[in-house]
Parts: sequence; structure tokens; C-alpha cells
Amino acid sequence: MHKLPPRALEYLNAIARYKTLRKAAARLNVDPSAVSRLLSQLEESLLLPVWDRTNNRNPITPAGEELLQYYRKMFASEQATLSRIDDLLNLRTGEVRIAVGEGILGDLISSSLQSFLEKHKGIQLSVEMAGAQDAVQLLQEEHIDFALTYASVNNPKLYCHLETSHPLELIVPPGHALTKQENPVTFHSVAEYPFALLDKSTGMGRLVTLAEELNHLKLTPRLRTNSVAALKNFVMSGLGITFMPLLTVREEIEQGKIIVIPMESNIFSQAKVQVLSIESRELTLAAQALLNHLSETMEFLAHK
Amino acid sequence: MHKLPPRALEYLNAIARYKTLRKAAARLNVDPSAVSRLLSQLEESLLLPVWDRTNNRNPITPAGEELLQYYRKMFASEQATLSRIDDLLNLRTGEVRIAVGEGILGDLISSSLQSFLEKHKGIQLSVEMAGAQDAVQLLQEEHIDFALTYASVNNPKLYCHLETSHPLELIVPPGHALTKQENPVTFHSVAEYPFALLDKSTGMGRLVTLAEELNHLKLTPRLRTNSVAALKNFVMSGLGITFMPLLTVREEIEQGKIIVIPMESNIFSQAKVQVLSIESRELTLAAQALLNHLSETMEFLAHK
DNA sequence: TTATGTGTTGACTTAATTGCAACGCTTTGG
DNA sequence: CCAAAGCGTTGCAATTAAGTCAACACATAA
Repeated sequence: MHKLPPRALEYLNAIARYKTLRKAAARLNVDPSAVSRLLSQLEESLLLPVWDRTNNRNPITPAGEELLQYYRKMFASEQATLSRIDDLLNLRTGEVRIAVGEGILGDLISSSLQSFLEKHKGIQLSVEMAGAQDAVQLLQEEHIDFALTYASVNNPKLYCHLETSHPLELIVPPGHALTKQENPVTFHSVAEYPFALLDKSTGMGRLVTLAEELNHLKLTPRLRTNSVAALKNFVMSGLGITFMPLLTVREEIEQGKIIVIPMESNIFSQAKVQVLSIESRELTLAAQALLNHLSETMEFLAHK
Repeated sequence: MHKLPPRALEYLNAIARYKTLRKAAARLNVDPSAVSRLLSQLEESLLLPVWDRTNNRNPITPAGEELLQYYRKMFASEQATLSRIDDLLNLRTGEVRIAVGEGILGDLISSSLQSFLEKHKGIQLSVEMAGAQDAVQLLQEEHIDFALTYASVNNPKLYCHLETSHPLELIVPPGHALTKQENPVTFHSVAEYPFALLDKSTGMGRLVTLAEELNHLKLTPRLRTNSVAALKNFVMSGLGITFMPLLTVREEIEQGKIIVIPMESNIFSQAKVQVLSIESRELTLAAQALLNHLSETMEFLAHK
């Protein structure tokens, strides 16, 4: 099976429109000979005439009609494809899939995501809530474009687009005994109060475990959960204290429902929010646009 | 708007299949550099990358996916088109439209038409019954491929593919007085009996009119119709006599229902069955095939 | 480390398209 | 009736596109 030269079909189409070879050639700004020859060799390859040189009213043969039907469909489809690619280029369409690690509350980024969706009406957005290592998994399996994580492990396969420091803080309810303490609270003194911890599966959980080991101390929490919201409620209801980054409880602090107490541990100050993607895998245009948008509109992602 | 080079899409498709440029090039039996260059210039024209050189598992970018979707649809459509054209070439499909002039009974050619339809299962056939000049009109307006006419006028615009002589004969019922006459019947003696004539719109009708003028005689028929069948019934029921070509009454003669009487007039011997089409307009393959089939299977069209 | 794989680049060759001028033909209009 | 304008086609030269070959830079695996 051979190939249909598109140029020849274009010529045939022009002949169908302008009825005669010379007029068609004139419209296409080519020499009539080019048209004549290309169509002749097309007919030779098909073993069939595609147009009737002696009929100026309806010069297209049945075989030619088949070709034209194909050509016109193809042409329309090509234009549509180019238009879609142009949309892609101008972010009028596209798809971004991200994961946000537990520890970064949906509320925090949802307003930014919403303004992004409004800015780029045609872009589909998919946000997956996941643990830190789940996010890495999703990245490597290419289910997502990038991940927003908190306190995740370093991974050489991953590229960090930007990171901001967000230390893990000690969070207590108003009126808690530790609020009266003058000198900075030590890790040991925390153990004397009922407290809650995040699962070890999360980045925050692992950070706490690390601190335990460094302080040769085994904490036994009243509550262990993988839900940041549950953790917040635990503290706000006065049941006890916990560790959380400031960014997750900013609102509650302003409302006085929660109080942050400085700690002397500098282990927790390693904690960072990171935007990660697969090393050496270029971001989609749409993904890059979302990333830019997030870093512009989210204070907690602003470079420090 | 520019044009998508098909070769580049073919290359992109091969890369999608074989994951790497070199393997794709190997499968297509081209040098890798050709693939590299063509794809690079495609990307340059689109202002977007179409494949990811660093990802051997899924090298196609979103823009590339759009292109491939288009390419595959186009490819399938091209194959289908070529297949349809091949069908045209091999008469597995097509359309033939003919007109048969009154005077050639449908029964006469219907068996031949039927065997043609059986031979070429995919061909659509359209048969129009028409008067001789109606057929010419249909030809010139290109509604039909060719016309089968009887005793039609000569027309320089028409090409006669084949013609066979079929004189207009005197047709009488068995036992008619003229059957007893020994010397050849003259045109004048016909007028003494009740007779029927075809409409002047038909070729046969005009032939009779011509004979009237040459013999300075005005015939007043008992019946004037444009239906050959009505004419036959008129004679068979013994109501009178008429003029018809042998080919339309062959069956009735064999059954003894109708008798042919020789006439001395040689005007009627001009009458011919003709296959006509527009001069210089080549017949469709399918039309040519039908014409061949008719001339092979119809005795009355056999060359004499 | 070597060895094998990737994509890319430069110089050259080859094939396909096109432009130009001319020819033979039919149709049109004085 | 002939001249003029239109048609499609062909030979030859020029341009452009696509291809090969060899070499390079880089990454990965043994």
C-alpha cells in the first residue's frame, strides 16, 4: 500500500473548486505544470483517473470524489488539532495532577487553586491528598505532575522546585500549664502532659520519631492519627498538646483557640514545605503555570 | 496556519510505539538523524515539544498526543479511502445510471441487468424509462452514464458506442386480412385497416411521421399511446395492426399471438438500437462494464 | 574503567517539487 | 474566417526537502 501525497490532494481540491487546472494553480500560486504533473502521477499510482480534463463543470471522477472526501476530513481534523495544540500552548486547555501531602491542609491551598481554575478556564485540575511517601510513589509512577509535601525525606530522584522552612511547633490549648513556663520548653517536659501525634507514615510523624531518638525518649501519645484535623480538634478541645507547623493552625491562633509555645529543639526547624517533581522530567506547561501561580499567591510558599 | 508534515507524524508514531528514537528509526529503515531533525523542526514550528527525550517509558508530550490522535485517525481514513478506490477499480463498488428509451421493453434487458447485478454485487444500478429525446436531455445534464435508445435522432454531441439495425415491422394479429396478401404490403394499404401508433414523442412515432410525409399520407390511428405494452395488447386482442420492431415482440411471435408481415418500405429499415453517451466524456469503469455485459448477453445488441 | 545505549550535529548526496518557456489543442469573438 | 485567449501537457533547469554517513556528547550498565 502506498501513500497519498497531500499536495496532490490539495491540487485536486482546488480543481474541484475552481473547475480548471490553470485557475486552481493560479489560486495556489503555483505553476500549472506542477499541478498537472502531480495529479498525473497520482493517477498513475492509483491506476485510475481522478479528474476529467474535458469537463469544466464537474471535473472530479468518482475516485477523485473519494480522495476529496478524505482530504477535506483530514484538513478539518488537522486544523482542529493545530487549534488544540495552540490551546495547549496558551493554557486554554490542559490537565494538571498534583498531590499534597498530609500536613498541608486543603483549605490552605484551595483558595489559590480556585483562583488558578478561574484564571485558566479550560484546565482540568486533580488534587490528591497523600502521605509524604505516597506522593513520591505517585510521582515515580507518573500519576501526578508535582507534589506539595511537608517534611518529606530527601530523594535523589526528585527535583525540588522550591522549598520554604516551616518548623514544627508545639501547639497547646489556651490556658495550658506550659503557657506559663518562662524558659523555652524542652522536649522532655512535653512528655509530662497528655499529647497526640501524627502517624509515623507522615513526614511530621517521622520528624517526631527522630526527635525521640535524639532525646533518648519514648513518647506514648494519647492519640495517634493521620488526620491533621483530628489533631487540631484534640488540642482545641483541651485534651492535650501536639506538634504542628504554624501554617496549619494560623487561623486558630488568630482566633485564640490555639497557642504556640517556643521550643528549644532545633530538630523540628528542619521541617520544610517542598514542591517536588521527578528529576529531569520537565514540567508540563500547565503544571508549570500552576506552580508559578501557587508560589505567587501562597504566602507560605514565598521564598525566604 | 502551517502544514503538518506527515513524515514527522509517522516518526512520532514510531517513537510512541518503540519508545526510543533510534529503535523507531531502525523499524522505519531510516537514519536516526532524519527522525531527529524532522521532529525538531516540527517542534520548532509548533513552539512546543512533542516528545520527551529523557523518558523512555512514555516519551510523548500532551501536544504529541494530540498529533498522534490526528495521525492515527488520518492513517486509518487513508487506508479506507484507498480500499474504496480499489473497490472502484475492481468494480466491487460503483454506480451506473442509464436510460432506456421506450421501444426497448424493460423485460428485454432486465434479465441481462439482473445477471450484471449478480456479477458485481456492490454496484448500484439505476434505470430510467424515457423517451428518445428525454434520454438525450438526461445525458446532457449528466444524470445518466449512457442511454439505450431506439430510432433516436442523430446528435453530434453524442457518441454512439454501438448500434444494431432493428427495422420497424408491420405487426398484425393472427388471421388478419394482410396475412393473406402475396406481394409486399405497401404503406398505403395499411391505412385501410384500423391501427395504433406510438406517440410522436418516441423515436418510433417520429419514424412513422416521416413515412407519412414521404408517402403524402395522413394516418389517423384508432389508438395513440406512448406505451409499447398497450400497443402489443391492441394487436393481440385483434383490434388492429401497428408498427413495431421485431425485438419487442419476439416472444409473442414464437407463441403465435402476433404475426410479422414484410413491407416494401425501406424508411423503417433505418431504425436502429443505439447505445449513446456524451461525446468525449469517458464512461465510468462501472458503466463500461455494464455496456460490455449488455453487448455480450443481449442478442439484439450483438454486432451485425 | 570499558562498552553500549541514548539523541544530536555537520557535510554531502539523492530524490522530489517547482518554475519557466514552449507546444498542441479547443473555444470565443470579432 | 482568422486571431485571440483559454485549456492541459511536456522538456529542461533550478530549487528545496529528505536522506545517508560519520562523528560527537552524554548517560547507563557491566
